[in-house]
Amino acid sequence: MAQISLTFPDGNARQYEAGTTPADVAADISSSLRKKAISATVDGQHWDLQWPIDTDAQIAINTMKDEEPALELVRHDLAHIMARAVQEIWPDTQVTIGPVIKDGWYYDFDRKDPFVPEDLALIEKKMKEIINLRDEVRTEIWERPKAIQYYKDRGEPYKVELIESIPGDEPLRMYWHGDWQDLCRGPHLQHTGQIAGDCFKLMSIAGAYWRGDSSRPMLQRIYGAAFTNKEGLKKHLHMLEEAAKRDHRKLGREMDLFHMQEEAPGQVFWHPNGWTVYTELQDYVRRQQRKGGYQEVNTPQVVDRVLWEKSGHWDKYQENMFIVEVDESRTDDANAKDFDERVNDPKHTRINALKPMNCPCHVQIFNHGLKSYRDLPLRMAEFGSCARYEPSGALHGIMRVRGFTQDDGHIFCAEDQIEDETKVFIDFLSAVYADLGFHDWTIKLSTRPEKRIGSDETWDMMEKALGEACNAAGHAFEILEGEGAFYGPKLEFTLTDAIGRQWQCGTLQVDANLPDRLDASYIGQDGNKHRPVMLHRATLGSFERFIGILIEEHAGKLPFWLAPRQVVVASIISDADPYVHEVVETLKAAGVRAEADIRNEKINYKVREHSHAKVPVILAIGAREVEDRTVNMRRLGEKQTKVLTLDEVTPLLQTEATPPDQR
RNA sequence: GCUGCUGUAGCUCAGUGGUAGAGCGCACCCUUGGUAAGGGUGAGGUCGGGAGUUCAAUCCUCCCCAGCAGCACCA
Repeated sequence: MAQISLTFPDGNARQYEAGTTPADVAADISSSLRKKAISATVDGQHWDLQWPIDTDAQIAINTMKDEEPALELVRHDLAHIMARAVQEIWPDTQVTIGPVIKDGWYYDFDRKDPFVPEDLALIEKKMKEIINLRDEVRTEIWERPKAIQYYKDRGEPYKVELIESIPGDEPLRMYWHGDWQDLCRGPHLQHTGQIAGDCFKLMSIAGAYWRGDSSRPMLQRIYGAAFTNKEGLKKHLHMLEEAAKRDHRKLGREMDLFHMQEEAPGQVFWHPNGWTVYTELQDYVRRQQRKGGYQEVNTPQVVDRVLWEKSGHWDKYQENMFIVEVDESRTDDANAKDFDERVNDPKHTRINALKPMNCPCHVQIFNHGLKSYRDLPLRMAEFGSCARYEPSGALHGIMRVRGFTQDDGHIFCAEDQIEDETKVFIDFLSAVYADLGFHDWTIKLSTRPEKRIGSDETWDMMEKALGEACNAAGHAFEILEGEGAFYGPKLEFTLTDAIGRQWQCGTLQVDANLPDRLDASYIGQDGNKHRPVMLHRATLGSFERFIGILIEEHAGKLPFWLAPRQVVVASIISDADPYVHEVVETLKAAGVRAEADIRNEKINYKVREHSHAKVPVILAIGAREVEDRTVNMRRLGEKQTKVLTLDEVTPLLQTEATPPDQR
């Protein structure tokens, strides 16, 4: 409750007593008059007003309400206001649905002409006008037939379909502000003026399928971001800028880590710097897997379709496979035939596929020679290069690619070993993530989907084993009902990065299907053949994706042991060159990736360039350092430097260059 | 794959119906400089690919390819 006064250009003022609410003010003067107010005083605080009403004053007025509108309501009503604005500007537009999402809202429209970026400013302006109308939000309760007829009369089939899909037969809530209405169950603000005029921003236009179904029409979606006040919005926009700076595609170029090009869409050309990170990471995982009792293997890239038919991939996954057709007879008539014909003609053509996953190949190794129960659990690992023909729209930098290498592994075990093996894996993954600097991660357990194979008893057993393993490892887990694969439940390990984004990396899937299809077996204690269960597991997921995550997590400033160029030794004068080389050689001998920069450039220039390239340590060498056999060390992101003797700096950097598991 | 947008020098980007420009980077020269840009000179482009319209296309139209945002997909 507050005391408000508004001042007008003619010098007149209106005073409102303590206890006035914004609704009172709104009721007292017309919106057109209110817009003319040039200043307002709220509880003794003076605000100059501009049209539309200045944010701070707007907020001050809004906060006089009995309670601050919840952010959820603000976003929700903004969706309606945007829909109204769009329809007022383009009356031939149909509104469909517009929910609140993280950071804001979106609304899907059906309209012939595409929205263009300039339209957003237009819509935003119209929205602010609507807000300033301070229209009361009303809800009317309509019987379904009335609502359906209403939308039919207006030629809005989307709303009709929406109503028809709402279960039950209760009456519907119709949302109104001014003459504009929408179908909505609420809840809502009291009036549109409760929203601060610049707490929101329209962000982008995109396509989206009606009801998320790719067989239905594509609508135009407009995204908005909204917060309770201007500050919140500003913070959000700043966060987006920061995220853009971390983009691994940008940093990958700047740090000369990799590139991609048209001729190999979705595949990575690793440059020396990037490959250094890659191999360093791979060496690390290899050491961990050896410690963890895995046997590393390697399997073929190009495998005859016969194996994929047996594994079931040919049927279920063919669209995502790179098919390699080899015409073994090389005759013209083979070339003349169409694909289906050639596939079925064993005389001429051999159809292979690049492996999209390693599991069938690992079963081949398991199957080679008789296995005993004594061999179980058998842990097999491969840095498996896979190729998947991902839809073009799914590709994203090195995060989602068509050619990648998994840190893949399969554990062949008996059913009663699932729980133990899962627990061991969770511990393994936990240690690896910790070494790589990720401490914030969660487990999700995906359970039986509707379409599945195997008995309910088996599913009960598998799901229980995974859950118990999480408990035993001391990790909470979230259950994703019905999200499991058709052949078994799975655990997903999702880590959160420095700016709060989540990445699913590790996985563990129980599979009783593939061993069956590929006839894997072992001889049990009883002398009979038994079917092993397979646990598919990956820790990083793929190197490509994980390196992308590492780059974004650290904004390019990789941990020292992973940094491709760890130390640059930079000369200040050319007389220092021999000593620069001596320092570089000393560090190299200690296992540090050091290089000399004796170019004829100023130290400022060198510092700037190597800082941009995210080199963690620069050692500057001038006359003093040569004289004293010291180095002047500057760490990335720090202004101050430190003088150390060569004898001091060498072991220091040697330690930092050592992978975390070897210190 | 779908909707929309984009594609000009290694990078970031201007620009025009009469076959192109900047900054950075690169090369060479001068400069030996103490912690995020010293100065000069120069090289470098089939204007994503193909077809069409036109006297003439990097620019207009169509098709393809790739990238970006989102959706769908991620047995």
